Amino acid sequence: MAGPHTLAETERQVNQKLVHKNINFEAMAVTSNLFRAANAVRNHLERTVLAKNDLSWTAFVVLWVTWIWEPIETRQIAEEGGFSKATLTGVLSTLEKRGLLVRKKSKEDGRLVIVELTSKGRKLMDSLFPAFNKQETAVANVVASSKQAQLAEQLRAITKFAESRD
Amino acid sequence: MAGPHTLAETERQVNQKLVHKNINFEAMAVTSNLFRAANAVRNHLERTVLAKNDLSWTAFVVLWVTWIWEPIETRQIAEEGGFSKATLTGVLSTLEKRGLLVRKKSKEDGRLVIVELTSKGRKLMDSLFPAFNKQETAVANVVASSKQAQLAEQLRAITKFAESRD
DNA sequence: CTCCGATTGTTTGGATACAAATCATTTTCA
DNA sequence: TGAAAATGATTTGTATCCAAACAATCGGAG
Repeated sequence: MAGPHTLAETERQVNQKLVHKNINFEAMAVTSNLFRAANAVRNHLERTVLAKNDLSWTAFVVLWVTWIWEPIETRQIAEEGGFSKATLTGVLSTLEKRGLLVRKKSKEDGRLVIVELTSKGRKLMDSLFPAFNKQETAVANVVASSKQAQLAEQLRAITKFAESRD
Repeated sequence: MAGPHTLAETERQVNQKLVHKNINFEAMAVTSNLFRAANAVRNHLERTVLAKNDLSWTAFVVLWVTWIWEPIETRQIAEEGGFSKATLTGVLSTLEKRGLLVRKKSKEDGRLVIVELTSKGRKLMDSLFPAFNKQETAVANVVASSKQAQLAEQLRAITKFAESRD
């Protein structure tokens, strides 16, 4: 949200708009930088790693979650990945059509659908994830190595708080 | 990306998949928590503040940027807000139809479109932004007050890095 | 002056995402 | 047991977003 203008410039402008109220600029900086960072990193990873494999962000997350936990129920994929079941259905169909994973009906519960990678899907992830993680490392190394765990924990705490307000 | 499973559980699973490679789990934690936090906070703000005013996230950002910097050229709105010109065109039309802002052609350069809030739009933002900032404050206060500036700065640096890799 | 390339906003076409409705299956409990 | 409630995935309809093509305008080289 804070783009080409610096935070200080934006602060000055906001103060002109709201002289009488007291605005928490530090909080504003936290959230606006949070959104910009997430967007920028996602775009970066899409460009550097995912685009050449013709994978959307969500498609990659589905493959990743499945790769780690297979065999896995679709509802778990949706929960781990953080998107709706409706979204997942479409992505699964696409990935199944491309031969990267398969759907199977659960034998214990006919309502459930179980997902597994194909060997083609596994081979893809074997090469894709290290490349992905390399870029993740480059991003994380922007902050001092000694501060990365703290940063991750702060973000995790923010997530927990925001999700608890459903 | 790290959902119901803890990071430790995911680590163990990933190690089983990639015993021979060395994966940077700390970096993985930073990025995955970054995405989850941004999503959770955005959803939280949409629910608590924006939904009752029937505003989408992008619509709010457009109003906010315009409110702060008006009169403003559309290309600046798109840049500050971090979305494409195509997206902006649609959102501007919606907001103009709802009487919250107006488009005017620039007199100096016929290609440019200048945007200003209407008094109705200004009145909306006068009440909306304090409520929004109150929720931002609640989110930011999840981390110690003394650490908020550092967090914002780390996120800003990450943004800068990711965007520099275009 | 007059092209011609650059810039800007809009339109078009397609991808993505989700809520609500629907269909199939399982579980509950009277 | 069996009807109703609950659960899970899919379909449907709608909103959002973007890249690429397009139209309008500007500005400079010749």
